[in-house]
This record gives sequence, structure tokens and C-alpha cells, in this order.
Amino acid sequence: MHPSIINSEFNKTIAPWLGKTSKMLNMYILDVFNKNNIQLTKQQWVVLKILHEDTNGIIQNDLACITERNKASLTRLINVMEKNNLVTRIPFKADSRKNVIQITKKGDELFLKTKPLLLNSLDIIQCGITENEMKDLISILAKIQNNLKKHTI
Amino acid sequence: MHPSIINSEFNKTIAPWLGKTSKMLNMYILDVFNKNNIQLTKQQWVVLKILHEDTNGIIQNDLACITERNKASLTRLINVMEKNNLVTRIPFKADSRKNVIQITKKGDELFLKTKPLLLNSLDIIQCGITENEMKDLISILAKIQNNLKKHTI
DNA sequence: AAATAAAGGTTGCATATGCAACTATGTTAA
DNA sequence: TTAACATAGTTGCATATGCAACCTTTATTT
Repeated sequence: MHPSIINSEFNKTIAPWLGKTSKMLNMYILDVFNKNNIQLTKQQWVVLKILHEDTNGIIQNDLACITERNKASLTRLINVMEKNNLVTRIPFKADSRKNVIQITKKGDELFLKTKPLLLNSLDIIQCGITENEMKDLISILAKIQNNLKKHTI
Repeated sequence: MHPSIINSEFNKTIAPWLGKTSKMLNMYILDVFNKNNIQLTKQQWVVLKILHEDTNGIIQNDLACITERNKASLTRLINVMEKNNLVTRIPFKADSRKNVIQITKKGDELFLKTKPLLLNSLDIIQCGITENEMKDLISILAKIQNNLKKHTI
């Protein structure tokens, strides 16, 4: 074990653990997609998931908030996904500043195709972790998210 | 609560929780740095932390592994940090392909200055979480990291 | 009603980062 | 010993993303 891993006050905090695990998980998921010839980034997949569960579509700006990215970044993500026929931009009648983003049939089918693959891959990664541990983990992360929401303007 | 947050099998997995919490935490830390006029990115800070704890310096490629990034990305990160006099590249005598990366006096001072600030900020974010919960969280994340190491080539 | 402010979305700019190709140096095998 | 292979680091290219400036539309103020 590398000296930097031990004996550090920081390693008793969430910061290094969260960041590193998250980064490793992202690379793993990307790898799963690549190996199965699925032309999706993790970010695109997150958007598909959200839109799949909200069939009325979501205002572009709300989608930015939900996915925790700024509107510029979302604009470009949607540009790519619209070009690939995964989602559509629909002008919002009640307020012409807004766009509604909806999943397309192709997007929905791709999501449903990737779903079991991804759930299965996540199962592998969560091997050896009990249901209770998962519940605990999620409840702690939820607490941290709440704290972060309070302390970010 | 947004419909996509509930009723999804995925939300019983680590993936969405880890990714989102980690992203929020990154933004929070960046914000702390900005508000305190500290000219550091979170990535630079991680490198400073590792080098601070290893006064002999670390081979550039090893640093890439430890920080979970590829060598191209690390090359550029070190370029920036060397330009800012936070670290130095020293040719490794025993193998002239290698560089040893060492923290400079300025880098070390900056790290020591940010340390209490960051520990304090993390304390705020971990408010309401007991020591035992922290231990559990870290041990679960360590398990997940081990699983990920096994399943990534 | 007109003027000002706010909100949603897009674009330019800067930076970060992964992959693949490349160079230089070391190691291994024939 | 030389040829083939492996390793460390850099660079070009592609993509992702944040910030700030900007345009258009809506809301608020006077």
C-alpha cells in the first residue's frame, strides 16, 4: 500500500474515497458499454434513464439541474443525443423560451437494451455487499447530498 | 422529489449515488478554493497531498496510477503545476526514461495552508454522520474499489 | 405602458482528459 | 550481439464541461 494511502487525516473523510471510487466506476461502465458495442457515454445514459421514467419530457433547464450540470454543458449533450436520434427538442407552448426534451423510440429501445446489461454489471461490482450495507451506504450519501445542497448557493 | 429519483431499480445501486455525490462534492471543494482565493484545482490538490506525504518524490507514471488517470493527462497536469512552481520534474538517474516528481517549497506551503481549510469544509459536509457511519461508508467503498480492480483489466 | 430585471437557451473561450501514435530508453530472446 | 519487445513520457486529436457574454422571451417594477 502506498504511503499516501495511510496515516492521513484526509483518508478518514469522504473526499478521496468518493472521488476515486466514482472515477473507477465510470471507467468500468464505459468499458462495459464499449465491450458490448453500445454507442453511449455514461452521461448520455443518465439522460436516457431520466427521460425514460418521465414520458412527458422535461424542460431542458430542469434536466440540467437534475443531472447536476450547467445549461451550456446540457445544451451540447442534447445536441449530440438529438443528432443520434435518441431525444428530441420540442418548443414549449406555454413559454417559448423553453424546450421540452423527450426520449425517442430509438432512445427508449436503446435504454431498455442496456438496462439489464448495466444492472448485471453493477451486481458484479456490488458483490459481497449485503442489502443492509447498500441501504446504509445510500442513506449516508443522501445525508451528504443534503448537506452539500445546504452549503452550495 | 422528481419522479426519476424514485421507483427505479438503478437507484438501489451505487452508480447514481456515487456519481452525483462525487460531482456535488467536487463543485463544493472548487467553490471553497475560489472563495478563499486559492489558485488550485481539486486535481492539483490531490497531487500536492500525495507528494506532501512522500518527500522522496514519485515516479511520474506511478503518480498516474495512484491518481487514477492516464499518463497523458498526468503529463499535462504536471506541466501546469511545474509552471506554477508547485512541483519539479527530476530525471531519474537509474532509468533515464523516468522522471521523479517532487513537491516544491511553495507547493508544500500552499498544501499546508489549504489543509485546515479543506478539513474544516469537509467537516461541515459530514455533519450529522457518526464516526461509525464514516467507517462503514469507507469500508464499503473500499470493497467496491476492490471489486472494480478485479473486473477491470 | 414602458422600462428594468430575470430566465431559458446558445455560443465563444479556456481547460481537462482519454486514446492512439510517436520517440527514446531498457529489457528480453534468438 | 542484435533484433524484437516493453516501458516512460510527450504530443495530436477528439470530446466534455465550466464560465461569461449574448439573444430572446417573460416577469416585475414604476
